[in-house]
Amino acid sequence: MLAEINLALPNLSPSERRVADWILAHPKEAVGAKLAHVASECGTSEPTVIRFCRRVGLSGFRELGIRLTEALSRPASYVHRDVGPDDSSSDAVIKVMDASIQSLLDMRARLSAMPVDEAVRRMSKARQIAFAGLGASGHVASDACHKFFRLGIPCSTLTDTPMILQFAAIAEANDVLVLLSHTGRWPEFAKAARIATGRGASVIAITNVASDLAAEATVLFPAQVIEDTSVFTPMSSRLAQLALLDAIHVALALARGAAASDRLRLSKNALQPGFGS
Amino acid sequence: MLAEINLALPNLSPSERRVADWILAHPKEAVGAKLAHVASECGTSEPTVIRFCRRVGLSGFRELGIRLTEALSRPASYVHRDVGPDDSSSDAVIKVMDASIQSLLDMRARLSAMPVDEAVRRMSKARQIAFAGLGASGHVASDACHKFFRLGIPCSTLTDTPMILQFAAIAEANDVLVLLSHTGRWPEFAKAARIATGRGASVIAITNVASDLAAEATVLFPAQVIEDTSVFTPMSSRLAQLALLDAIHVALALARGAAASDRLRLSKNALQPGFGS
DNA sequence: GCCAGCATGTAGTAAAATTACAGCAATATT
DNA sequence: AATATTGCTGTAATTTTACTACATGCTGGC
Repeated sequence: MLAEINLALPNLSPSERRVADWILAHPKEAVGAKLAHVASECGTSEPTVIRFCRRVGLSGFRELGIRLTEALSRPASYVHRDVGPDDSSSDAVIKVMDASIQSLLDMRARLSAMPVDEAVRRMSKARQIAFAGLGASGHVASDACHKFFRLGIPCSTLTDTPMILQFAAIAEANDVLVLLSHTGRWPEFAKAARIATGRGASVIAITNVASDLAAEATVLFPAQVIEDTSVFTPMSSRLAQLALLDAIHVALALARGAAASDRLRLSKNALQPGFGS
Repeated sequence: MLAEINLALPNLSPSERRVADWILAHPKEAVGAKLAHVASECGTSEPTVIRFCRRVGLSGFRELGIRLTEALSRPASYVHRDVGPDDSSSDAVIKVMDASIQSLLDMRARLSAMPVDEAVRRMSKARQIAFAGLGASGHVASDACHKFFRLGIPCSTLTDTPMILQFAAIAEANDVLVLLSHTGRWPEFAKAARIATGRGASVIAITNVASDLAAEATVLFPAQVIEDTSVFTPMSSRLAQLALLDAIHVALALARGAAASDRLRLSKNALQPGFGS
């Protein structure tokens, strides 16, 4: 639809063209807008807007809204397009969402290559699990902790380097340390991994394959390469990490069987109104 | 959308239900149909059709056509299949990932209906922004806070009800309170929203449309309906929320222009090795 | 300078969506 | 068992909205 408008652009009268331009610039706003609103927004009259609709092959203004939503909700692919300062806010929003979707699709494609079973095996026997990450990864860590503890395994979150190192220093054989780091570049992470594995604990790393941390880890989940340099680009790879941890969580719940799912149910019930009274 | 109708099916009155059935059976015909046509086709009256629309969370009959075209034009892949105890771990992992992807695809399709611009406008002028959420939503809140503060707007996270209420109580006209709650069922949230709006602050809610909280909010982002009851099913709707906040964040950065993107760049540089030395 | 042809807006109209209200049925209350 | 209450449903009025017919003004050709 938007392509058709572009196509018709040359043979439009000046005011019709203003309508076309506005619609192309604010497609989201145009959807569900009233005829009068579009007209005033384009600085023209209502009949002109209707004439525009007819000229691009539509039966009337009403159909415009429908065709437009179609065009907006079914874009060909979710390939990554960088967000730039010139993007209208609705364009930008869609691009960000597309990047996130693509990120998850990538993750799904690589899922079969991930050592989920190995991770689940170790976590299943764990005396305790600690999730460690700095900055944005810290949020992923605490989110994961919040999820996994409901399986009945003691969990904790470590969001600064001293804590991580201390945990590694006192780790025991059945402890699991999950290290989250996009780049794997913090030297303390590799150090913590070495200390922890040295004490017999399992270290699960979600990080860049090429890093020192990756080399030290017991179980390695290769993180997505962050290809973009734009400051606008969102943290879509973090979303993929969350989804991955979600998946591991469910796999772990299944592996631990009925006991774990009962605990999940109980913790879920605790949030229902009237519980405990 | 169709899923939402299905979900609402049980709590509909008889004639509303006839409308729902007919729409589910003839979705294509329903798109672009006149109110009178739908009414006669369902053997009921026009107001009943409108009441039906309202009940499934729409603003009116007009919006139904839009939402319906969205639902029809979006590719129906990655359909949700419940994870069961018999699933092998790799099956489960893929199912969870698919659910997450679907969740984001849904969000993308509904993005055009979201009041992103309105939210950005209010946030852009904000003296401060507070993100509030309990439990899992608390993580989303702190994650959002962590993202938004880099734009140069003072941000904070509120993760318990006393804090939320206190914030609302002292909120000022240009303050923005972002409330995250899947169900919108906590009465304190609606209360906080009422207090804050009463004091002239903006309340942006990401929650269930039918909730009290939704009614009190200044700007409402309808949350995805959580259709599944399985304890295994992951928190994919939370992922969608994160992605949504990401998108809003980028839109806000664009709206605030060069100053904001500079700040983003600076905060990013601060993480580079060698910075400050 | 006048006319032909087209672009654009004004004002009116038909139709469609929405609201207000009232009747009625089912359930709850005493 | 009678009454009150709640909520569903349709009728009719109201408002909004899309669309049409017509008038005005402008541009270029003669």
